[in-house]
Amino acid sequence: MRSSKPSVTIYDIARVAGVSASTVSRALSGHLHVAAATRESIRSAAAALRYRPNLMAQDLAMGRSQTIGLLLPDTVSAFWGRLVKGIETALRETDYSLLMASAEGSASGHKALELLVSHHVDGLVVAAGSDIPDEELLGLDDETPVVAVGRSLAGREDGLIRVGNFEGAYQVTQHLIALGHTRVAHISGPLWHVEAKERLRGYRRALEDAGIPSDPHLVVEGDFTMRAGLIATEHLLSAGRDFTAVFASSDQMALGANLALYHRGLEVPRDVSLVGFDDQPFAAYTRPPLTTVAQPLFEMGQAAVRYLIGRIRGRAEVLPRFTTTFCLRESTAPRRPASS
Amino acid sequence: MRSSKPSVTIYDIARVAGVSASTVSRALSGHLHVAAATRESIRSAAAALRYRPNLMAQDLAMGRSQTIGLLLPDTVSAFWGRLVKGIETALRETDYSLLMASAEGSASGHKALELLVSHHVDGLVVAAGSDIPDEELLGLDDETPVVAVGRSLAGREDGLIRVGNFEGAYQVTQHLIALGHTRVAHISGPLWHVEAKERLRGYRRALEDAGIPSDPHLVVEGDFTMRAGLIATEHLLSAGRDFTAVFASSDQMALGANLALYHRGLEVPRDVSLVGFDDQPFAAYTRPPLTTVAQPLFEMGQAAVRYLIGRIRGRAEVLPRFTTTFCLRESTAPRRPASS
DNA sequence: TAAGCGCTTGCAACCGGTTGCATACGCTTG
DNA sequence: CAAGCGTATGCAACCGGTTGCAAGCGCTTA
Repeated sequence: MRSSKPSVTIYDIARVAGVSASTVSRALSGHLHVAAATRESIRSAAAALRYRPNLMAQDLAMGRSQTIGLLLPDTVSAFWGRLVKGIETALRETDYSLLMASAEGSASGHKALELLVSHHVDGLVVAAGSDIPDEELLGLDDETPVVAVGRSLAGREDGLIRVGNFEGAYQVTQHLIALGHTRVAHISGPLWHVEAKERLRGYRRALEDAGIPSDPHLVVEGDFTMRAGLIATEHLLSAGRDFTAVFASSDQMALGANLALYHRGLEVPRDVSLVGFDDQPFAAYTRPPLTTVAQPLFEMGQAAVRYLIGRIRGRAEVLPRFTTTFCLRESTAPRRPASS
Repeated sequence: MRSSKPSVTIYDIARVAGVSASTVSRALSGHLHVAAATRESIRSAAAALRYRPNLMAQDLAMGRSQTIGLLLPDTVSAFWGRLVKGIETALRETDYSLLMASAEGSASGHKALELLVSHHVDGLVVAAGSDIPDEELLGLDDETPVVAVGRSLAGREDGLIRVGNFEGAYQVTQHLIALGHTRVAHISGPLWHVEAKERLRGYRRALEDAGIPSDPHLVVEGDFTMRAGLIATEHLLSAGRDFTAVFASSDQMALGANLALYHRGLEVPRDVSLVGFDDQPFAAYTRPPLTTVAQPLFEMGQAAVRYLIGRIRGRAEVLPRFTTTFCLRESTAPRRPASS
């Protein structure tokens, strides 16, 4: 409301310290060849005036923004929290900062991407963003390094963060089989989703390797949401499918499944064993605590940043392949002798 | 890796269209007094060259950034999701974009705030950010409008988004009382937190108004996390406190409480009634679905944006006062005749 | 037919920094 | 004592836009 621009510039500092603006710039940015005395008087003048560099001007002059962008698929859903945290943690050690945009908030991913690009981010992390074709991202990559997580990036696989979705799903299915379950239902993620497909593949392979014929009726497609888990399970139940265990492709869907079972009077794990995927924070606090597969989202976020910073500095980086870890909790139990 | 700057400028367009850069600028920004024919040829040249305005340059020239900042307390915890969504939705109708920073990611809120300020955000939403003193935010407010949610902002209460925490807590406690519960435990949020204090006050007042003496042993301080809910409840149980209902000051804590009760063999709501606060997405999917109090986070986010945009345009805005709504689900039941 | 007007357009300054080049200075060295 | 060198600083151009001012143009009007 008041005067809208008291902002202090290097020229103000220059005047106070009795030097030129370029000297101020050099002194502040730590350049060589500035006399210690001058530097000190500039520093103190800057402090006295509460100077804050104008990042816009800096970016414009230097050509790049000291910012990395993060494109999220939906509005900051709980799922991505740990990834973001990893990114922020890694970024804290650099002098880059984070600009986030979410695809859902912007009609479609395109507008969000546009925003990030217009802000001249020096690097970009794309989490899912399924409606943005690979080529669009690849076109970008000539100028700006990109790393993708949870999506494809054909032709630039080195910028792809991968997790052992197949192995995780295989392992958790195997666990259920080892407990004696032979009728294992699977609620998958959307099948256009690469990771959902991998998990389904892991599930199928585990059954196959154990010599258990897989029943297509036991696989229902969901979309990772709690609601989808609920509906899929209700569907399985009301269709009279015979199963003693459920493997949901996300913890959210497992939560929905749990509720459907509860409403049907079925106890987990007494009557039905239940496993999820992701190990979201709440998984340890459901009733009963959920056996699931953890993705190292935090480390993935860190790795994404390291990769980008490396590429920005012109190095050729290679991303590690991440592995999942099995989290045994209380939602699985041996199959009951007489399954109803 | 390749040539790092193919970026197209208005000068490139000017050359192609055979006009000067200033005309390009005017044509593109929709200014008056540009001949229709000229405008068209500029538009098509811009499209052909895949021109994207350099926001840095624009911001610098125009003095402000067309960006509003959002300061989040911790890393994108699930809680703030709906607020962010509301903000993004409201923003979508404007030509502002969103810059998010989280306090946790940046050692302390100060660095995050600094980032936002340096980016010259035109407006700022501060969610919590407890370690930043009111004055620091107020000092800013001379230049940049600020709106706070879930924290104090002494001396500038008009920029504060308030919810009826007291009323919500009162109502939910009253509900438990109406079901016959007289021994109602409360797991509060951290007591330096304004909203946590309000909820505690609502709880106390409801008991008082019903003529039920409040027992200080039944109030345990938590910090809104699931873990805190678990620990607080275990503490109540092992201390042998006599209670038939629990009011947790957040859904997360209610989840923790639910688990503690489960491990103790207590059924919700048969043995103990349980209510939460916030109505987070998962609340409808817990076992049993959680009775709670919903905060209109989405609307709050929208209102925050409208307020800021108004203030940016120089209008004096006034924020509505938000009310909570009671969500009755399955975690509460009448007190059993013979409470153990 | 000349003055006057409004619409288009270009010139140039500016936003707040960075940086190559040139200058001025003080010192060492032959 | 002059040439030579390195260090400290200033000048001015530049990053990519925006915008006030003035000039050029075609047209109307007296």
